[in-house]
Amino acid sequence: MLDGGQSFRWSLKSGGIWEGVFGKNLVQVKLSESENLRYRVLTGESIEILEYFGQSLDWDMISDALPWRSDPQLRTCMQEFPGLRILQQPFGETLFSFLCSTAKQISQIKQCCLEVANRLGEDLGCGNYAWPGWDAIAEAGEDLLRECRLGYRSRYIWKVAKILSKDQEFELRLASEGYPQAKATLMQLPGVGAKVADCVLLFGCGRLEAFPVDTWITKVMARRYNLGGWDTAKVVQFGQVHFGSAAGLAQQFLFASERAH
DNA sequence: AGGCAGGTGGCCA
DNA sequence: TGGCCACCTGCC
Repeated sequence: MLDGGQSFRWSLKSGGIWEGVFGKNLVQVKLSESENLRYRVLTGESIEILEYFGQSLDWDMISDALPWRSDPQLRTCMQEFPGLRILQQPFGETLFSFLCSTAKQISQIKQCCLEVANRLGEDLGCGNYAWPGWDAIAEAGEDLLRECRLGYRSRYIWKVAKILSKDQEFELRLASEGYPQAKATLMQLPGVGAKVADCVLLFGCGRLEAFPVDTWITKVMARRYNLGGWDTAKVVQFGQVHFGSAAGLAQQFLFASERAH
C-alpha cells in the first residue's frame, strides 16, 4: 500500500525498510506478514504515524462489511492482498499529489512531488523535505511548478494554492459535509474532477465510501464484473452500491489485483 | 515517430 | 447530456 498509488512519498530502502514523508514526519517502517507495524520515527510524532496507518480503525470490521461472502471476485482479491489498508493522509498534501497525478505514471508523480518538496519544503533531515503547504506554493508561482515538470497541471495547482491559502476553513467545512456534497465542493476547485475528488476523499479525508475510478479500475471492473463499455460515472455508482460503506477499500483490493495481473 | 499515460475543462451539437 | 480535443512531459 506504500507503493500502490495512495501516497507518492515512500521509497523502498534495503532490507524491506520503507522510508516516507508525510506532514512534518520522516519515518521508516517495516511491514511484516503478521500485519504488525514496526516503525522508527526519524523526525516527527509517533501518534501521527499510528493515525496515518489507520491503527485506530477496526479493519477486521471494515473488511467484514464488504460483500465478500456473496462476491467470489472480491474474495479472491482480498485473499491475494491480506493486510491491505487505506492510509489516513493529511488533507492538503493528498489533494496536491492527486492534482499532480492526472495522466501521469506513478514514477513521474513521485518525481514531481519530490521536486516540489525539495525546492519549497521544510528540511526534515537526511535530505528529506516536507510538503511545503499551500502558502509556499501560492507564493512560488506557476513557473516553479512547471520547472518541476508538472506541465499543464501547474496552472490548476497554483490556482488551488491561492484559493486554499486564503481559505483556512476549507478542510473543516469539507469535514462537516456529507459525501456527495463534499465531492461536489472539491470538484469546484480547478483541476479536480470526479476521480481526483474521490481519491482525496478516500485517502485524505477518511471517506471509505469513495470509489475512485481510473483506467485500472475501469479495466478490472470490465473483466471481473462484466461492465465493459460502461460510462465512468456508472461504474462509480455500481461500485458504491455493490461494495457499500467500504467501497474504497474494495477499490484498493481490485486495484492491487489488477496491477499484479 | 507518434501515440498514449492512474484526467480535466472547454467547446460543440 | 454526450462526444471530442488540447493540455505538458516522458516513456514505449
